[in-house]
Order: sequence, then C-alpha cells, then structure tokens
Amino acid sequence: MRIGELAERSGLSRDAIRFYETRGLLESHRSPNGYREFAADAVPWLAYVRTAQRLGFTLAAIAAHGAELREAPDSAAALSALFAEKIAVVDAKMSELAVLREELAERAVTGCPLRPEQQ
Amino acid sequence: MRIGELAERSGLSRDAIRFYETRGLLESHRSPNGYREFAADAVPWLAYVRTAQRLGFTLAAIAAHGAELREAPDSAAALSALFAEKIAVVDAKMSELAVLREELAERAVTGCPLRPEQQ
DNA sequence: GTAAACAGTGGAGCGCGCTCCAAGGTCAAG
DNA sequence: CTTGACCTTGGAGCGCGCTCCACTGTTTAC
Repeated sequence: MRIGELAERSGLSRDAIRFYETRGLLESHRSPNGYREFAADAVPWLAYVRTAQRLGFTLAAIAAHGAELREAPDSAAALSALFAEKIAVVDAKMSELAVLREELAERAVTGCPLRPEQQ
Repeated sequence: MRIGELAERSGLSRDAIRFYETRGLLESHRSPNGYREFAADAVPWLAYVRTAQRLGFTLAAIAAHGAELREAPDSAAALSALFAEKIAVVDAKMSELAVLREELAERAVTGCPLRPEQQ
C-alpha cells in the first residue's frame, strides 16, 4: 500500500505518516520508483498509536515500546512481560484519573469552588 | 504571597506561574511596588491544574473551566453541573484507557505483536 | 502528448508549554 | 551605602507534533 491509501485508511495525513516514519514509529520499504510501500497491518498499528497518543503517551514512548516488541525474543513470555509493563502504566493513569474524579465529585457535592479567590 | 513563595509551595517555576497568569489560569493583584500578590488558595488550585494537565487536559481547557466557575452563579446546583460535566470528560478518558488496557491484555495473552510487520 | 493525480525531498512555520536571558527596579541586612 | 535576594518586563529559544509550501519526479487517464 502506498502512502495515500494508508493516509485514507488510517485517517492520518501523508505528512503525519512521513513524520511518524522519521520518528521510528513506522517502517516502510521503497518501490523501485522511490515510493514508500506499507504493509497492511500498518493500519491497525496506526490506530493503536493514535489511541495511545490521545491518552497521553508521547510518540517517543510509543516508538520505544514498538522497538522493544520488534527486538523482543519471540517467546510469548517475553511479549507478555512487555504488555504487562504497558498495562501497569495504563493502570497508573487510570488511578490518577480516579483520584481526580473523586476530587471533582467531592467538590461538586460541597460546592467548594476549587479556584483562586480574589485577594 | 509573592511569586517566589508560591513557586516554592506549588513546586512550579516563577516563569511557569507568570506564564499561567498570561493564559488566564491564575489571577493576582499588584502591590504598590508592582510585585504580584497571590491568594493562599492559589496553592491547591495550582495542584489541581497540574494534575488535570498531567492527565491530558490542555491549559486552555483548564483555564476555560476555571473561568466558567468564576462566572457561574453561586448556586450549588450550577457548580454541581459544571463539575458533573468535567467528571463526564474524566469518565470518558477512563473508558478509553480501559479499552486500551483490554487491547493490550488480549495481545499479551495471544502473543500478537501489535506492530508493523516487514513487507 | 498532455493533464491530473499521485509520489518524493527539504525547509519554514506554528501552537503548546514552557525555560532562559538581559536589563533593570525594590527592599532588608550589615 | 553597598550587597544580595527578590521582583519586573520583554524577547529569544526549545522540544513536541505536526502542517504547509515549493519544487521535482512518476503514473494514469484521456
């Protein structure tokens, strides 16, 4: 698949895809004419990237995770460990959100404005 | 309280605090000598700002929320509505994280690499 | 054969969220 | 009266995550 099709299927711009490639988030090989060729599973991968990114992971972190996966020995155990690590990060984020939510809920009940007062 | 004390108590830099003020996240009045004076509750407010920010809210969004609170009629009902709105946003974020977590967990079990393959 | 649609590169620019710096005013201690 | 800590206001710069642009090459359709 060439970049235009990947752009359409992933909902990203061509520029964003090229940018991701420079950041090591995506690999391609080149056709004889110099055009990038992407594998079909770049589409779900990019969907994952966007989700992770929207949830506050930096592109560098996502790329590092992907690189670890590529370099991991192909045992299910090693992969599981990597995912477990990532899941722990997600869980931590969820806990923080839970705390923030509780704080908001509490103030909603008490009517405490949670804001800088005059003077 | 002057900016140095607020910086120390909030763990932020003076520059960051001045920057927040330009973005409408924080108010101060000026002493006759031109120094900024902050209220004591700027400290918990900044703690809230940092938490919200770390969880993926932009400064603009946080400032907008703060402004709404300042402009809200001072009824408990109105404030509750504002907090309920914010809580809904937090809940949505948590749901997304739950989905991402599940996706990760599933792939950890199946050993599916979740990455762009060669070719 | 030509036009349109696609691809490539390099570089500038931009919004966000700051940090750092220079030049200067204020104030308390010695 | 100087020293030093603190404050002020610009303005430049920076890492992130792109976008946009100019210019060029390739492929496809008529």
